[in-house]
Amino acid sequence: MKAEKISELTTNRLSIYLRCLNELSAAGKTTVSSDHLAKEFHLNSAQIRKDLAYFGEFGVRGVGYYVEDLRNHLRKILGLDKEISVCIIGSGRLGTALSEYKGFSDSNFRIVDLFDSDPKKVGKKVGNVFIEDIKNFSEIVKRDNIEVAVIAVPAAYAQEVYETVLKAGIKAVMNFAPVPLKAVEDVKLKTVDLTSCFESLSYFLAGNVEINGTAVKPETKGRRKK
Amino acid sequence: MKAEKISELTTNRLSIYLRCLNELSAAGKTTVSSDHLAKEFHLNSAQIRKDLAYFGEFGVRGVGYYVEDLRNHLRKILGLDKEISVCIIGSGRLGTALSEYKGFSDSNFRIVDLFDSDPKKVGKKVGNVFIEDIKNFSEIVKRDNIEVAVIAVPAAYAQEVYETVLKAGIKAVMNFAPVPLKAVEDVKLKTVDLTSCFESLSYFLAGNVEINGTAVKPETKGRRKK
DNA sequence: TGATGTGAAGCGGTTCACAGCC
DNA sequence: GGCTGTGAACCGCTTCACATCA
Repeated sequence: MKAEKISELTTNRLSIYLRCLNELSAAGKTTVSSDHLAKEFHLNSAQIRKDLAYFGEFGVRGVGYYVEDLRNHLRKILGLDKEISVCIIGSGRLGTALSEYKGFSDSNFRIVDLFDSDPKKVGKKVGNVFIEDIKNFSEIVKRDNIEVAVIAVPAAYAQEVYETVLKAGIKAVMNFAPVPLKAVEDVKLKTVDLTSCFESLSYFLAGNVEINGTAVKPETKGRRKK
Repeated sequence: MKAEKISELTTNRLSIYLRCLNELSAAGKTTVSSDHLAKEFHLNSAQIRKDLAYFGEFGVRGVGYYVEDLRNHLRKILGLDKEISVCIIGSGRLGTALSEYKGFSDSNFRIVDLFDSDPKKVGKKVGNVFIEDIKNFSEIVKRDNIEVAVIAVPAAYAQEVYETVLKAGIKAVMNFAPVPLKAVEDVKLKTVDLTSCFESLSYFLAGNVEINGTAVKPETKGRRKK
């Protein structure tokens, strides 16, 4: 184990490993090798070992990993051993869908507030959550101990909302608006850009492109799986 | 320009560049340099030039890029000059939210079908779209010329649904279920795993006070307690 | 002069392959 | 024998820096 900087790709995968372990645990498995994990869940065994080794020596040579033990380690590493309060900004389709997203119900994430700037929406209830006025963002963040903000507003307002979020002292932001926000030191920003995801699929389907009369067929790189 | 393999990272960025150009166009700009683009939208100018150069010599030295010209090229490269029919499988929160997602309304993507396996949901209408029975998937895909399938079902059903999608001959799939699906040659699969996105944020929040290289140094190399 | 297009360097993530340990 | 943990090789993306050209 070494004290290096851990890449986001690694932390994303830790989350995936944890879910796989949860399944194995539910199935009554007590140990698992990196190879079995990889085979069963379409992962890469060397990568699993390397990812885990950043954090400690969790395995036993000749045996593999103890499922329960590794689950506990991963939960702790990912900070999933305590509740995290989340707010969603933007009560449109996406915002409301997220606020009731089933994936959260048995997780440690709690959607505690929904914000909007539209006076017609403020005060209404979505699921168990009242829609608050974005004007009161900072106070409510403090009141409810919110640690994560989700930006689900139209692209044109995203940067402005992001700055409101930063001012309130929030350190982890998830952005669903299709805009590259200005990154800030010390604040974790993840953008999920659905538009570019779909347009990237479209590129793949288009395949052939003709440019200036010349037919060009750049192939998309295939993903290598082991 | 060369006919190389284009990475998905590049195609994602092309989509972003296009949106930036749309804004510039709306603002009445006729030319733009890679440097201006980069500054204004928090991008990297060398990367912009390199990404574009994969597909042709669109710029003019000493001047930059003609906004309208480049927009047209990008639209064509991304295959956004024609309609693409999309179906969504799973009419839960996420599926219905996506089916009415505003981002699609002025794009070339058309959500033409929504599928579910629940007989209580089949036949109901969401927005303008009827919920169809997943049993009829293959026929409806053919009938409606569907090119893209979106998987928005619970994790446990995702692999099974994915196989149904493959059997129907679909070549581009967007997966929102938090499971690594078995990749298949010739089919473009993109997984957006919201759970691991959030858990990765959680890691960051936890990491500030835990083993993470920069912060608190863990014990020196050696055994770990169990 | 000013900005592109691009070889080359740099960097970081992935995969290999094997020593080390159970 | 089996499997982990890890240095090293590999690979690919990003960034640099500059020749090139309008």
